[in-house]
Amino acid sequence: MDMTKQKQAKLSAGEMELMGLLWEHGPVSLSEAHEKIGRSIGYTTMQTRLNRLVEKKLASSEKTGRQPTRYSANVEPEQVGAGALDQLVEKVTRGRVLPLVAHLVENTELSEKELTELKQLVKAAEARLKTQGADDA
Amino acid sequence: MDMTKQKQAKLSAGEMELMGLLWEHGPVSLSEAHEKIGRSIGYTTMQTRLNRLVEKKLASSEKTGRQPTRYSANVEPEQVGAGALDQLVEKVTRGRVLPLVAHLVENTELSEKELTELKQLVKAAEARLKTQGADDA
DNA sequence: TTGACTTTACGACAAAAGTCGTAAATACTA
DNA sequence: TAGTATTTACGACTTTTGTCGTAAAGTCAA
Repeated sequence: MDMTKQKQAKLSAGEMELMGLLWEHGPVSLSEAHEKIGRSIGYTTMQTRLNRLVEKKLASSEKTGRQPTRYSANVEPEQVGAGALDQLVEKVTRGRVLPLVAHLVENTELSEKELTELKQLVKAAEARLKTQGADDA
Repeated sequence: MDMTKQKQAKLSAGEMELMGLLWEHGPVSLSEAHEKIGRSIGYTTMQTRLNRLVEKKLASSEKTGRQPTRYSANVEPEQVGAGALDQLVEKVTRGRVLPLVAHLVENTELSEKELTELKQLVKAAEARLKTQGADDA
């Protein structure tokens, strides 16, 4: 499963905090990032952390004309999410996925639309199970 | 949602690696842990890391008679999983749960039993949505 | 042009995490 | 009991992260 596994970037909690910011508010300048972070940290702290993200190729910086440098994410949320999730599945629930799905579904108020989508996913999974169980073993 | 949120322990990837080991193989001695870790790290490295886990109250050590000290997890996988998961939901998908659930469901071969269970969860969620949408707003 | 404000460059420091080496303390066996 | 093997105690070093301060460089309006 998941034949299309890319790089599977693996970030620390703090790195994820910044990536989250970059994902949400597109390319941002240092000062913008500093504002949007939502908690009190030094200006140069943000500077350092952002630059380290760039060093690691997790983000990229681009200088346009006389405007301040803008930073943007270099990896997709999906990649990071998938990586973190897979690690969780492996380490925390020893490969069992349902406990995590259950936690997610139980502790969230999914909309009608989302529930419909989820049912679709379940249906697809069932189909997969059938057609596959036949020629697999 | 999730009124019963406990301590919400927050571990690094490395700490999670060890906790995973402790969860899987009950209380283990240092040498056992060193064997089971599955990759090559120094014996005393394991020693240090295990002891640090104890310092942080994430694990506890117990000496019984003349047997070597045994280490065991002090927090449940659920607590850690929930914490990590919530962080993922917040930072990576900006609060949206479905993308993560979808990843989990799509990239895993859920058993028939698990699928049934999942459908049950969906049903419960739908019920919740209805009875709640009425007196909520 | 110059003074004020903004943006960058650098370097420092501390805490957390990962990795070990050495050697003292215990336990076990011949 | 001696010698050997296992288990513990400690301390050290490195890397990664988070946090800043200081000051140089760049931008702009008066």
